[in-house]
Amino acid sequence: MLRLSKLTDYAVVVLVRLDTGLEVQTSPGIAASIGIPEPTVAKVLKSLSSAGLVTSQRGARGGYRLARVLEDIPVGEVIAAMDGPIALAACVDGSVTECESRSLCPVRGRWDPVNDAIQSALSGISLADMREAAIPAVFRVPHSAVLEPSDVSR
Amino acid sequence: MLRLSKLTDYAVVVLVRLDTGLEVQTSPGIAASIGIPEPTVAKVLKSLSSAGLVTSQRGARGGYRLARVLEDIPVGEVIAAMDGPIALAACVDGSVTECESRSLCPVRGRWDPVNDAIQSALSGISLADMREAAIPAVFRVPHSAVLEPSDVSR
DNA sequence: CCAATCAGGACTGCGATGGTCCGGTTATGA
DNA sequence: TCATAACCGGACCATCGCAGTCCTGATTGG
Ligand code: FES
Ligand code: FES
Repeated sequence: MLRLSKLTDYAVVVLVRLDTGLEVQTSPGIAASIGIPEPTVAKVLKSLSSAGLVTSQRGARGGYRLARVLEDIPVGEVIAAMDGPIALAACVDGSVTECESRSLCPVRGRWDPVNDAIQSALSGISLADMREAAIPAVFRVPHSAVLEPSDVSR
Repeated sequence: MLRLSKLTDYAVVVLVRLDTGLEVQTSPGIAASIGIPEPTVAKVLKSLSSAGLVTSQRGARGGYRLARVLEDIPVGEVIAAMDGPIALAACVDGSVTECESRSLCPVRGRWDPVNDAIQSALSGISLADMREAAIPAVFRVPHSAVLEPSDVSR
């Protein structure tokens, strides 16, 4: 299903929500504003913080703030922060899974090109793009048609 | 981790292995040649068969055969056959997950562009590409040096 | 000193995945 | 005709990762 984890979905929501003019926002505040349980939001924010996507301010009147503007955060980086490095198959890089029959295996570790393709696809879309997309289409200027509608089908 | 299921990995191995001049190959035979337990290979082949990627011949001297040449099988199709349709987030298309706070959610169902990007990246790589990469460099005529031998190692 | 907030774990329940197995059906060929 | 080889379509169970919660510190502001 190529499904990414729910936490990653939350992370995008949280990051987009953080993009306001406010100085810092607290974890309970964000949780309330997007309707996700507070402990879960806190967990997401902690992960994002250690990944360097948000900066934190401890103590009373503390909170979180975006480390960069949304335009500079590719969605692939968010996924990597939440789900770990993107590695489709077991035999890509330093994964410890031995793949016992490596000598017989006709594809060996050759998911790499696929991996790279996804990687670059994910690097080309920023969180700002996802935020923009959420705005009803009438409000958007069609600045760039990056994707062909033709092969979007199937 | 964006990890795809192990069964999908096997599927690619099996499909590439099916690409020989032989008429049909049996499930036990394939299992033996790639060193994966037979029942598992059988399961994979059944899925591939119902997805129309391989054709089957029942009865004694039966077996499986590729429905198309490897060049015409994009890797995305294999993934879809094994793991179901590619849908990154919960709120993409007709998934039943309600996403209760949809009115508040700042990204709404907007994983769609990301989804499409991955989709098209996965459609651009065929199984033939993966097979080529797997053959040891010495055996390949350098008709096209698509891959550096350096990173074949690992 | 006290309150608010983040940090970093441990912990648990659930669901999907992987792997196996079994009874049934179809085709070959002796 | 009959035995055999292979696929078909399930059911079945163990395991593992994920989602979600909670608890104990550390840090800052009032
Ligand atoms: S699946 Fe790991 S080496 Fe082939
Ligand atoms: S996460 Fe589903 S609508 Fe926002």
